[in-house]
Amino acid sequence: MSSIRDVARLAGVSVATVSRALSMPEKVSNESLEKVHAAIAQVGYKPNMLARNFRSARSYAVVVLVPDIANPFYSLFIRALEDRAQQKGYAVLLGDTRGTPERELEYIRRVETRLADGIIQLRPSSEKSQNNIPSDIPCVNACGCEYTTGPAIRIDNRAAAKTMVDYLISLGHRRIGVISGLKDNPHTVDRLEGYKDAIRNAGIEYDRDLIAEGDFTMWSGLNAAFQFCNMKNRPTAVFSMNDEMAIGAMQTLKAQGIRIPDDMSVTGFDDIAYAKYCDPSLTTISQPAEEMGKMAMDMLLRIIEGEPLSQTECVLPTEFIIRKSTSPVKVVAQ
Amino acid sequence: MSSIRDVARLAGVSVATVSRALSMPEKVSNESLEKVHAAIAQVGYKPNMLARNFRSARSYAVVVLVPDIANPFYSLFIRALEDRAQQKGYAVLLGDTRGTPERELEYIRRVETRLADGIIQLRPSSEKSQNNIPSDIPCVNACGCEYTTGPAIRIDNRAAAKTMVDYLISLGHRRIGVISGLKDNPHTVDRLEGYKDAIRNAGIEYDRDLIAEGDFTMWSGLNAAFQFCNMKNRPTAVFSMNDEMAIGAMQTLKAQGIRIPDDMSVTGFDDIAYAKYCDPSLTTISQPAEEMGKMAMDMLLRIIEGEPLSQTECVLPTEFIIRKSTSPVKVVAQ
DNA sequence: CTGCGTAATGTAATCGGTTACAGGTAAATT
DNA sequence: AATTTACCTGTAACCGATTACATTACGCAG
Repeated sequence: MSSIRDVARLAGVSVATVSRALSMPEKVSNESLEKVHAAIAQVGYKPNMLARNFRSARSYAVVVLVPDIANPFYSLFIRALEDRAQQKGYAVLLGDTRGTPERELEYIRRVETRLADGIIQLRPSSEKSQNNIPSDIPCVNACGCEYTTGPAIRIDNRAAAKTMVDYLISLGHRRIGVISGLKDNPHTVDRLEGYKDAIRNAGIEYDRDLIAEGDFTMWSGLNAAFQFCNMKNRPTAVFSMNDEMAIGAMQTLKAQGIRIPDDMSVTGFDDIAYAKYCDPSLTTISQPAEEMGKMAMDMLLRIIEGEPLSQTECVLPTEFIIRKSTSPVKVVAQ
Repeated sequence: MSSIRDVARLAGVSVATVSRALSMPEKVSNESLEKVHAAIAQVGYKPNMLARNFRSARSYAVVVLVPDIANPFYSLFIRALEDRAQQKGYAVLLGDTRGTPERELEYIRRVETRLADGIIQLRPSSEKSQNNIPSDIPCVNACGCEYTTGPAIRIDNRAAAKTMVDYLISLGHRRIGVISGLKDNPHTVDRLEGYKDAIRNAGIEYDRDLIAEGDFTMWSGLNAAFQFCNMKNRPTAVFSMNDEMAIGAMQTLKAQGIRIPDDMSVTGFDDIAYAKYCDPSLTTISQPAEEMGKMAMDMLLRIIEGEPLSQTECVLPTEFIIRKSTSPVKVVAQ
């Protein structure tokens, strides 16, 4: 309730002196400093940041656009983002878009009306799947893909997927099913390329029937797996494009009496906390979410504060983690 | 970049008319309205919400204090909170405290300096485990306990726990282990009371050795379960105070060759998405997180806007969900 | 003693909206 | 015709900080 003027009056100095005492104390005499601090303590003064932000035309907040916060993969990101933002004195405005462009626009408007200084985009985007973010607003894609435009932090999805499928091939698998995300999702596109790279290398023909489309939820993985159960010529391994779908798929497969990994190997992607604790534990690709979040936030704040960027895209390494859900193919079949 | 004065000049009206055209168009003639809208379109005017908020001494943002956003139980809450806030024109400032009071204070300061209008507290609190939030700042506990002070939305943890343990007893279990949260956590206290209520009713003596302390993480559940494996007189059922610890515990038990539910029944609490998909699927208590989040946000906004509260505490019903992790005790023992 | 540099402080403008208050005009009432 | 009323509009104060610029005091060199 008390303003800087109340403090000034009580301390017997001017408002300018109070302001300086707080933001550049070295410019103020010790005598004044003491009087000011005493007055502040006496009236319980708390600076009104709304006024400060208004004056400086900055909100010191950034929007984090996330398709679904309940997705465990995104929560790791968000935690890292929030951590870094907090360190640098910025607040994180949570923008759960639920995958709809309308909500995304709502948050973009927040930046245009000065309620936020920039955007971290967690939805992957490429030229095709446009993000409707005007080019003049600071934005970093923390979860980019091969063809993401603008500043981005990403992993090499294609290479990581290839690594995984190469591994399955090295275990003797030749019929390898895929549980993909939605067809036009850039992650799906990149990872599918990696899959194709691997099988082409191994001289395996691409079979469209081996691709089951999901949407990165556990439920969709559970459903997608049925496609493989009922096949006459069942795949011996399944490459799922994320862990949640893999876990859902394992549920279906086990329920159908298919043993994992003995009858079928299953792999995931992301290495969410759960991948280690499901049964069997999941062979997967670990993304450095912590690191990616920090770098994305650093990059965004640098753009906001007008500092030059050393690089506009950053590709971080992934880790390939072998657990219990994969095994060599059984040679004695049927 | 363009301000309301630019628009006024171009439209040939006063700034007051422009302001009114935007916030109370019914008070402005059609002629003026048209001129104003034309001018707005021409210069691409976007109101500066920082100025508006500054003037109205409101930030239209609320802090959501969450111990750990990566905890799947909290993410459900947050999604509901964000949803409702967005509907009402408020932003959600994410406050991941990582369980530390320092970070909590940091966010409380945000409210004191006007960067947020109120707080949703997800950490349960009671008189004993104080939340250091000054009483003059609007705050609602969205995840309260029996002795939570101040406005709160909660479930009846004690009764829910009793229901669960009653069920285990009805299946013939007499030695029922507990995996609890940290001892002084209010949820732990409430749920332990429920456990005690149930066994007392059934004439079972309370055995301190049957209580293994965890901290609500999967990892802690995994460790706590060892306590039961090595017991001479093993419990036939384990009541875990949340799903994550239950899932961790099942991992340990299965690794030790203990079959679930044949050799030991395991139950959880919360009904996170994963509870349905783990192996075996988990018998648990479902909290209406969606509903609780919405109600908590509504209550907070009502307090912020100075409307009267019909009630200061709201206890919502839980749902008891029986799945595959529980079964009648085997009478032919050893 | 004058002039100049430095340090500390104060005065007042400023940011971009909102809104109290004061006109001004035209229709309705007396 | 005079007065009231309703409606629309404009002027300017205001919110609480920051900060450019002016002012004052003081020490020191010339």
